[in-house]
Amino acid sequence: MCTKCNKGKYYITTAIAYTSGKPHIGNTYEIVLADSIARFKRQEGYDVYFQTGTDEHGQKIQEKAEKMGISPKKYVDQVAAEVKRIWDMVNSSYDGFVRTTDADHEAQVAKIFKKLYEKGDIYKGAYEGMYCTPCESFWTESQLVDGKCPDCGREVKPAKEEAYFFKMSKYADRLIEHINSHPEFIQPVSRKNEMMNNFLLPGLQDLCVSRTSFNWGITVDFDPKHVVYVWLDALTNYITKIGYDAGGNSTDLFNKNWPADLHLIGKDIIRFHTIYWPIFLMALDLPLPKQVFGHPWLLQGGEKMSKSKGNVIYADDMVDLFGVDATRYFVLHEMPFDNDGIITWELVVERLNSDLANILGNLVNRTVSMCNKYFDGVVSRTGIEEAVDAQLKETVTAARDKIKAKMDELRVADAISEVFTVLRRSNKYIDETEPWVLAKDEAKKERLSEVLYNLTESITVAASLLHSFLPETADKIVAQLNTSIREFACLDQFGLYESGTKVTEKPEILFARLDVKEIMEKVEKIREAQRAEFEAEQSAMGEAPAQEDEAGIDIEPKEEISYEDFMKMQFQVGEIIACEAVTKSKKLLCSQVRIGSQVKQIVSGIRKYYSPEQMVGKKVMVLVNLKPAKLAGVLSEGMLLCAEDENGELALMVPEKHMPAGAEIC
RNA sequence: CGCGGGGUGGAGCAGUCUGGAAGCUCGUCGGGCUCAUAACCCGAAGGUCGUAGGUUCAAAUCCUGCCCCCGCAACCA
Repeated sequence: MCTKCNKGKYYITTAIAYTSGKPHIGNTYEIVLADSIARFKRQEGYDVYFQTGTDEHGQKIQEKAEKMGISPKKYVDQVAAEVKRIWDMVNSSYDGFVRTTDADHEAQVAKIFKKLYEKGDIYKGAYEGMYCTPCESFWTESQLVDGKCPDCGREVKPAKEEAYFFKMSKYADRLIEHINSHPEFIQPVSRKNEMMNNFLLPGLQDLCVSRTSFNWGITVDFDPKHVVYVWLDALTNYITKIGYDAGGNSTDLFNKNWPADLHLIGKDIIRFHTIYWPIFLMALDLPLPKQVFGHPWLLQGGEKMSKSKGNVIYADDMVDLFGVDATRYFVLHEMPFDNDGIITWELVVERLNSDLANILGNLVNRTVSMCNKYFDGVVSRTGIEEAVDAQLKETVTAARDKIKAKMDELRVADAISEVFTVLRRSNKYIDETEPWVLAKDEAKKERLSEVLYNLTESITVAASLLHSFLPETADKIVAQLNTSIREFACLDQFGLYESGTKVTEKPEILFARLDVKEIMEKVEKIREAQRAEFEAEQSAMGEAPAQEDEAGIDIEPKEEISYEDFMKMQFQVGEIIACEAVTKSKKLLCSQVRIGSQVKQIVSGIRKYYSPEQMVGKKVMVLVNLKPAKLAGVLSEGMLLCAEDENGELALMVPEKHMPAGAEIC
C-alpha cells in the first residue's frame, strides 16, 4: 500500500564548529536544525547524506593550546570529542563527521591549493598592514578605529607577511550572474542584497589564502613555510570528506552527492559561503551548492551569551534539566526564520509545560487511559461516524502537506507548529465528543470506540509527523499505541491504524510539568558553577581573573624614555565644568575643563562608562599640551587620563585629596 | 552621517517584499467539563502597530525626517 519512492539524493551540511571552546546552545541549534531537515528529507524519500564536523586549525587554537601547555593536536582532540559527544547527545543523525585535521582532508587541501596555484588563480604576493593577532586579521590604516582593530578594539601591530593570494576578481562577474539568476541560492533573501551591495558590486579584493605567522595548519607542500589559511581549509571540508580528489579520482560518494543541496550556516559567515566558497568551486570547475541558508542566532534574554556574564546556556545543562527532545523542541520552535530568537530558562519551562506536557503529553495520556478504561486497551474501528469527525480528519490529513510546504522553505519552526495544530484539534475533539458521557450509555459504546479510534489514529499521524523533530518522543508515542512510525507517503490518509490493536496498559508520562521556581534554583547553581569555571580558566590561562583577586595586568612594555621626555608632558588637575555627548558619535563625550584660569575643550571616548551629568564637577588628570585634534568633527585640546582594564572598563584618574584646578601633576 | 538588526495588547512573536477589516502562543479574567499530567475546551478584557509628516479611496505595510533599544573584544553561529 505504501511504497517508498526514491526522490534522489540530498546532501546537507552544517558549518563545521570551530574548536576554540565548548559549543553552547546556539551552536547546538544549528545541528538540531540540520538534523530535523535531514530526517524530514529522509522521511520524504530522499537519499540523504548529512555532514557536520569541526574546524581545527588556526592561530587562535595554536595559542590556546600553548597556554594550556598541550599540543594543538591534543587540544583539538579534546574539543572535537566534546563537540561530537554533544552532537550525539542531542540525537543528531549525521552520516559524516569531518575534522579538518583528518589526514584525507589535509592531503586533499594541499592538493587543491597546488592545483589552484598551477592554474594561476593563486599567486604569491605580500600582505602588508596592521595585524590583529586575536582576530588573525590584517587591516589597512583606513580600516582602523582609533588606531585599533575595528573588530575587537585591541592593539594592532604593523606586519608584513609573504603570502599567497586568490584572484577573487577573476570570477566575480560569474558569481554575480549566478546569484542573480538563482534567487533561491542565498536564504533568507534579505542576505542576498547585503552580499551584493557590500561586497560584490563594490569589487572583490583578492583573498589572502596562506599564512607564515603560525604553523598550526595545512602546510603548502611546495612552499613549506606557509600554511593554508583558514577559509580555504575549512570550506573545502564539504567536498574533501565526501571524496573529492583534485587529481580527478573522486569517489562515488562525491560524484553522487556534489553539489550540496543545502549548506546550513550561521548568518555571520554567509559572506564566506556565498562569495569565497562559490568562487573556489568555480576555480575547481565544480558546480555550486544549490542553497545556502544563513540562520539567525539564538540570544539569551536578548543578549549574546557570554561566559563572563554567566549567562551561557549549554546543551548539557538543558538536556539534564529537560531532556533531549524538550531541548530540541525549544530551539526549533523558538527560532524564527530570519530574526534572532530569544532563549531564557523561563521561556523554556513555559514551552515545555504548555506545549509538550499539556498539549502533547496529556493528550496521549488521556487517550490511552480512556482506551484502557473503556475497552481494556483495545482500539477498534466500528464505523459509527458523526459530523464532528470530518473536521478532525481534515486537520489530520492536511497536516503533512502543510508541513512539507513549510519545510521546503526551511521554515522549521512553522512546520513543527503545524504538528501542534493537529494535537490541539485532537484535544478539542475530545471535548466535542465527550467520551465519558458516551461511556455511561451502553448503546453508545460503538460510537465511543470509533471516537477513541479516531483519536488514536490522529495521534499516530501526529507522532509520525513529529518524528523528524522529536524522534525519541515520536517513538515513545507509537510504542504506547503499539504501532510504528508511519511512512510519509501515507500520512495524508486517515484510518490506517490497525483496528483491534491493544495499546499499552500503563501510559508513561512523556513530559512532566515543571515548576519554574525549582528550575530557576537549579539554574542559579549552574550559573555559579559557570562563573567559577570561567575564573578558574582565566587564571589557568595566566590572565587576570574577572574579579576580586586583583592579579594585575601585564601590557606590552614601551620603549624606555628619558626624564626630559617625561618633562615634555604637562599634566594638570582639571575641573570639568560642563559636559555633553558628541552627537555624531556613540563613544565620545565633550567636556569643558577648567585648568587654572583657562578652559579647554576635551573629547574623550568614555561615554560608555560616564554620563555627561556624572562628569560635571569631577577633578581629573589632564594631559594639557597634547596637540589639538578633531574627533568626530569636534576639536579636542587635550586628554583626560584613565586607567583601563583588560575588559576595556575605564576609570578616570582623580587626585586622592582636594587639589585646585590647574595644580601641576609631576 | 561606521556597519547590521529591531521597536505590533502584560511577555514572546507573525503580518511589511506583493497596501484592503490587527493575528498566533503564553499570561490575566469569566465560563464549561472531569477521560487526563490542577490538564483539556469555550468566551472576554487588553494594542494611537516607536514618533512626526507624506503618497493613496485605503498604510503596521510604500516614501521622508526624527526618537529609542540591541549586537559588532575574549566565549561565538
